[in-house]
Amino acid sequence: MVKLSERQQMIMSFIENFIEENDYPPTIRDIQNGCDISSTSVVAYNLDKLKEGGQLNRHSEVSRGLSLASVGPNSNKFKPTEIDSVAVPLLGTIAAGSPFPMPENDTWSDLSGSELIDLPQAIVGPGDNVYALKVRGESMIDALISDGDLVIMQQASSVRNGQMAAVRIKSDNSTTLKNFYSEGARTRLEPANSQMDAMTFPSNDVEVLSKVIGVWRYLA
Amino acid sequence: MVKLSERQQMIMSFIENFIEENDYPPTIRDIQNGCDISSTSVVAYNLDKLKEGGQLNRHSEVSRGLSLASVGPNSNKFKPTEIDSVAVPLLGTIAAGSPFPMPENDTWSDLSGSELIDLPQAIVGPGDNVYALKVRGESMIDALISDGDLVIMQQASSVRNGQMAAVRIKSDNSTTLKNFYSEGARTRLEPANSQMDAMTFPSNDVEVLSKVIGVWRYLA
DNA sequence: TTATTTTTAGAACATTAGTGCGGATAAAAT
DNA sequence: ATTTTATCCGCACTAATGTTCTAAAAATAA
Repeated sequence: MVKLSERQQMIMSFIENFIEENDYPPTIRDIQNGCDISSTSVVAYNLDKLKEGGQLNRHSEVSRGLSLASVGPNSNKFKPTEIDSVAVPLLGTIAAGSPFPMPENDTWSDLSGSELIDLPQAIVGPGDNVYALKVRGESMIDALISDGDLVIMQQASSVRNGQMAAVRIKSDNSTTLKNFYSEGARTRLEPANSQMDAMTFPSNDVEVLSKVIGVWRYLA
Repeated sequence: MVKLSERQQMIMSFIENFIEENDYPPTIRDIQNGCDISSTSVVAYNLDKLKEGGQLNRHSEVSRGLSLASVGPNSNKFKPTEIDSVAVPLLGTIAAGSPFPMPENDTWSDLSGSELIDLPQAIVGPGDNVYALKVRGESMIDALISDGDLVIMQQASSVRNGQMAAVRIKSDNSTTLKNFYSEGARTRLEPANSQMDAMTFPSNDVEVLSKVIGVWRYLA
């Protein structure tokens, strides 16, 4: 592929962002201003180059007749297919200090109030007693979970060693997400971020509420 | 929902076809001719109605500033157990020090070798130039990404400020995932984990490879 | 029917927006 | 250094394209 000049890269970026923001492509003059170019003809010149290079589709005499060439000679549009999914209830948010939202046994029958999230069945599994929580704040950062993340959980009263789970420390009535290791009389709770220290508690002081199936972080 | 007049229906389908064929929306006069309407003002009139009704997005004073309102009451017509999904190619792994796997332009045409992952379209979006990478090792831990995570990326040569992106530092030929902030001549790269320090580089030393759409961590 | 609202017409108008051209600059090749 | 080639500038030109205004026709309501 031909190397793009700095200006051409800037133009490409500008176009991408512009479309993202406005839902329609920019005019030559939009690009001119957005990229601090002194003449429309320079923009036109570079657009032609970009078209030749195949980065861009351009239709002459058509205003805003630009479109990004879906990279590659043959556009790469994956055809949407349908897959099985599981509707998972979003039961609430978790934040530092706040009580941990947990579905009661009889709550499962009435989830009408809560928002549902569709997740691929391949990811969620059978989907029994699965629910989602949205993380508010950075209190889970030592579990590599940050603000806005969606945590997918499955109700369980015990988990394998090494599994991440929502656990309650009875003695101080706090709840966190930690990796769980049973060591007989004591239970070790380890942050997912292994650079941080683990803590151990008497096993009967630790209650497993749910295991963490997955974490989804949506950034776009 | 308001019932559409015959003319409005014709306009809607004309717009749909036009976009399909030309890759860009029609002008008012295109619609006028295509639907045998005697005046541009009639088209404008009906476009406004369609906008009010929510069938259409329209941006005034913008040529070809039309777009179909894809979201609406009829976007929910799938049964709860089936959703649209997009098959995203898993192009490889990222690990500390290893070269960053990037789809070449001509690679998109031959993805037969790579594994495909189904993700909900609601999450991935249109799905153009989207791919996934599996993280090997803990080198991305300051981006809150750990071993085994699946990073969903979209090829892009620029990103908004604050967006997480795969960027290459040209001077030392390294690639990392960082939050991107353009500050004019310099570019600041900030770890997602705000407890860690940011670094700044000359803007022309930083190249955006892809933006990070999402992170999926599967733990079960 | 009459009154009222909606829709259509026509045409001029006002921007918006792509193009072309002579010449200045800068980068590369000879 | 000199020629060649690739870019950039400014500006004018014009085609492309959305808007508006008035009036008439059509559809609806009273």
